[in-house]
Amino acid sequence: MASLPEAALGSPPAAGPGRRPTLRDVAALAGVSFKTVSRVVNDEPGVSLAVADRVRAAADELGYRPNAAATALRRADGRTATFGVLLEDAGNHFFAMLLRGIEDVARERGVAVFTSSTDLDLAREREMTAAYVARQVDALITAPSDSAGEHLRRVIAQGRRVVLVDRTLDGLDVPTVLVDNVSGARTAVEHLIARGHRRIGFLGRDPSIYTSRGRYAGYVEALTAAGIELDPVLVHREGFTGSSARADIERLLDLTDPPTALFTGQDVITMTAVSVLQRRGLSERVALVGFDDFELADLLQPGVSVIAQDPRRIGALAAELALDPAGTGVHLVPTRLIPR
Amino acid sequence: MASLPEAALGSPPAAGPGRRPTLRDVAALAGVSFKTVSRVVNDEPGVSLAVADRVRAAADELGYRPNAAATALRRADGRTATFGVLLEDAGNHFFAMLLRGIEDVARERGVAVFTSSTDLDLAREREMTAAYVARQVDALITAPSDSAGEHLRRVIAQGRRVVLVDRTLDGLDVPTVLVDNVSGARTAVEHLIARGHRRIGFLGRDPSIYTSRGRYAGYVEALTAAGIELDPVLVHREGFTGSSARADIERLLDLTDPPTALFTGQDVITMTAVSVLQRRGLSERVALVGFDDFELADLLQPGVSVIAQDPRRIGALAAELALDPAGTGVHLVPTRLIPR
DNA sequence: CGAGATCTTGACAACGTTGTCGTGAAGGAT
DNA sequence: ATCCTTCACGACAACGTTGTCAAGATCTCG
Repeated sequence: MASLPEAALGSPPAAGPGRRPTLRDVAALAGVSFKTVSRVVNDEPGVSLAVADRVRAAADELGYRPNAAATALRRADGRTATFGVLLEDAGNHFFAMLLRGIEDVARERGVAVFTSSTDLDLAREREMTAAYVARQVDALITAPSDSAGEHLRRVIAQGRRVVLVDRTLDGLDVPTVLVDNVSGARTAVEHLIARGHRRIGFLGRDPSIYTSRGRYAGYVEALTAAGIELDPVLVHREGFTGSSARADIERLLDLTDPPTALFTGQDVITMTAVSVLQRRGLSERVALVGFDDFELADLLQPGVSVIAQDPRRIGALAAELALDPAGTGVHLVPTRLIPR
Repeated sequence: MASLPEAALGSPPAAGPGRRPTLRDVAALAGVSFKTVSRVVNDEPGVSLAVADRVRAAADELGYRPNAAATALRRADGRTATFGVLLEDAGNHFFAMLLRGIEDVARERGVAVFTSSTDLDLAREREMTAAYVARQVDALITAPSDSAGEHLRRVIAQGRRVVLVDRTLDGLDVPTVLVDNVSGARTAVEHLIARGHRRIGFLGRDPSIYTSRGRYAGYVEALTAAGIELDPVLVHREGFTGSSARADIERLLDLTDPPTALFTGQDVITMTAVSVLQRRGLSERVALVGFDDFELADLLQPGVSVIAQDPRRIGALAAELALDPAGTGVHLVPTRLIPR
């Protein structure tokens, strides 16, 4: 009983009963040429009903499944029914849901999905891109860093499809799915202004991140529209990739004329801000609106208002664009304010 | 899923100058046979230093990268440097982190990772397993449902490596990484008992889920050890896959002799419980310990004590077992109580 | 200096599939 | 009956790589 797995594990797939059946095996059993089996398997025309049935029966009996490597190698169009997905961090809720959106569509269409996280490391981004190209993915779906343009251009030149999500790059004419960061952020800050706040802090990620720039722009727009002068002291838009976040927030609150409200540009920052405010007993006194919804935001005391995105939808849309050879253009997925 | 489903196909990846260079192209440029290039690329012995340098230069110039499909097709050992990962839900924090743990190790070793979520749907589990086998993954890392035994056995018989995570299956002798659900749950319930609780509710997922059974067993053990009689009225271990959770919790709290404490068997349930308790103003009166840590658990009022797992570690360990041909046995990753 | 041994290189088959073409049989029109 | 078309199927090349083997060049050692 236990000897079967033992034997199968140590040695290569090798011969024996464990060898996967091929077209030829099915052909032999059905008494036809292997090319006829190929036709049946691929639903190509030119096979009589009787023969097709016989072939299908033989294929079922042997449990035949085509060898993807051979198919990929031989196909004229080079298709592999495979996507490569490259995001910042599959452990982060936003990207995890985005990935699920891609998965959902991909599975439905018989496409398998490679995933990897970059943690904003350009070397890793390049490395995984190369790994996916070597595996001939039909499309690379990625949230690129600002420096990804060069290697992505090479990927495109090699005829691979590229779809950008969440972030975009100038001069790269590929289908793209984005969120309107500017208007989302403006809405958030307007919400705070409407509640009487005039000293509003901005806590965002590094400006080298596309989304961070848009969210800052929205913050500035809202202030300007309300005639509030921008106070650079209230703005923190560096770090936040690591763990300096907490200190940065503390510094903001320690000002002689501290903000009465905060706008945070990402869920992780929002949660850090909640933590700091709570620890200082300022939760009720300093208002907070964050970009990205997060679990339990409504259960905190007080609840945290957010600009919610729909990452699953973003992913699904991106996957559809990746599948559709005619897919093109920049698609905006709306955000919505959830006041709490 | 058919071989390469029609839906997945489209127009060819624009031919043009984008053809990827092959061994032959490099060979022509370097003025050697393509086999020599193969040797250089694979660091095989038997190539003079001078020739090897010339070949490497040519390969660099053309940007040569081996075609993974051809390699997979030809290699005697059938290796593809690819894992297939099959989890319940990549959008759930636990599985997302587990996936990251796998990714981390895989990337380091040049292995690409396929991912897919099953949402506990057996058909999907089978379908994706087949898709991965067709793509000749070196290892399938999966959190199997109870019914997965049959198709997993076939995968093993075909010589593919299988590693189980988070859940296990009787009679399947493969490397496995688990958490000690029983002792973790017992610790949680003991914690409540130590605080004087004797009516402790159990809210778990369906017993058809491996982890759910262990956590219930731990609950029972703790009660028994403390001489507390098990009251079946306080136990809910069905549903919770969908959204009946809220109603089930309400029902428990509506009892004439309601529990003074709850033990919840999964993060999603814990969060639902927090929500219900809060809405009823019972947060301070009904104690709560949950299995799985979750973000913000410490920021809630009151904080929620949890049995924390280390999913990233679980994933990393599983990936290492998948890579090591000698890897075997059942590995337990410890849990720890975080009181709040 | 000759005879092995070793080292470097190339020719060629093979992996499992798809694409192209050929062939014999059946069907239709005259 | 004759010719032409269509249909069903098979033979074979090709995809880009690895594995096997053989051949020529070089080295070693007596």
